[in-house]
Amino acid sequence: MQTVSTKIKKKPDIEVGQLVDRLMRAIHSDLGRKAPAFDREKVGPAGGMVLMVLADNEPMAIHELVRTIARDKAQVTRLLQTLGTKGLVEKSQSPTDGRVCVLRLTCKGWKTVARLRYAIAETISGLLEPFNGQERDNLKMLLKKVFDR
Amino acid sequence: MQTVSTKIKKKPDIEVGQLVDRLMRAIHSDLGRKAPAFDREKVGPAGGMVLMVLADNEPMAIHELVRTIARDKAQVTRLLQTLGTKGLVEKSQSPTDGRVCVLRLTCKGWKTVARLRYAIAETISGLLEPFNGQERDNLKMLLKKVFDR
DNA sequence: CAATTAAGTTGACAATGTCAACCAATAACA
DNA sequence: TGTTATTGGTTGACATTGTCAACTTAATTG
Repeated sequence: MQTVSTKIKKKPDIEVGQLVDRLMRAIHSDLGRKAPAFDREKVGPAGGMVLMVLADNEPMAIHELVRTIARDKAQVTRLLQTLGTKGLVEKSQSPTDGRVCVLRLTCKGWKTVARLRYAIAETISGLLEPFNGQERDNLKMLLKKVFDR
Repeated sequence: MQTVSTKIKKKPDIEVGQLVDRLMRAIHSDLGRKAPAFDREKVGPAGGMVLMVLADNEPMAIHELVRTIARDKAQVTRLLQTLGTKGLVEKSQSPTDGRVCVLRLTCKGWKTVARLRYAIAETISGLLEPFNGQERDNLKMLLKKVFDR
């Protein structure tokens, strides 16, 4: 077992990467299959991501949203337009900075988020079928650790 | 601790769903950010998914691929065309069934997969930064359990 | 040997994503 | 302060990707 002298950067663990990748693909495909059933508002994958990010970070300015989801701002503008006309998201001007738009989910938006979350939870539950309660808790604990910082 | 009488269907765990969702979004966004750096063959997200699925299941017929990634078969046909002309995937006819095309990664295809895997592993390593070795192993064990069945 | 069904391709079109130009509001700074 | 740069957001033109239906060929059914 040799280790690199200077620990500038850990070498990434390919195996865990592959495992997570497989998990993500499985979730992605399963959601794709049942999207017609749960995506009642027809927000699509990108719109769904916007809603989920807003649900986590609301209220949020457009440029923040753009940075966190790493998409073109033009696309985000238009996504927000359609989400707006569907009555899922509200834009308002920032009181402190005349340029920025502050985004908020509407009540209907929250309902949609709830539906999306349920769908996601369902497919994940399906995948975690072989887990017992202890393992499930374990996973939850680990995942929580990823985010509280 | 109450349990539901008839165990027809467990109710999905929304919380674990949200956690996995956040993880997936984080990975997705990070990969999007650095895609220009690692996607040398310009396969895009969908092409990447095809390559990764093939890497896991090769050799594979087109219709199997279509089913596992849950995309339109027309789109898959065209994805395979471009992956083919880039020299990443090879099609050959099945000896037993004259209709089906059997897919295989070329050597170049495998190299591309390796690059993609490395990129994914990198971003995941970044996210799992707060984990110690024990926790990392733990996660790996859990993920493995999802897939061996 | 018809009649179906399944695998894959093609064409026409809709939806998404991308790039550059643009306007308005703030920040920087002489 | 007045001028210039920068930032936030929108728009237009265009490229890429995704979707639906029609179609060809090969297998299956009966």
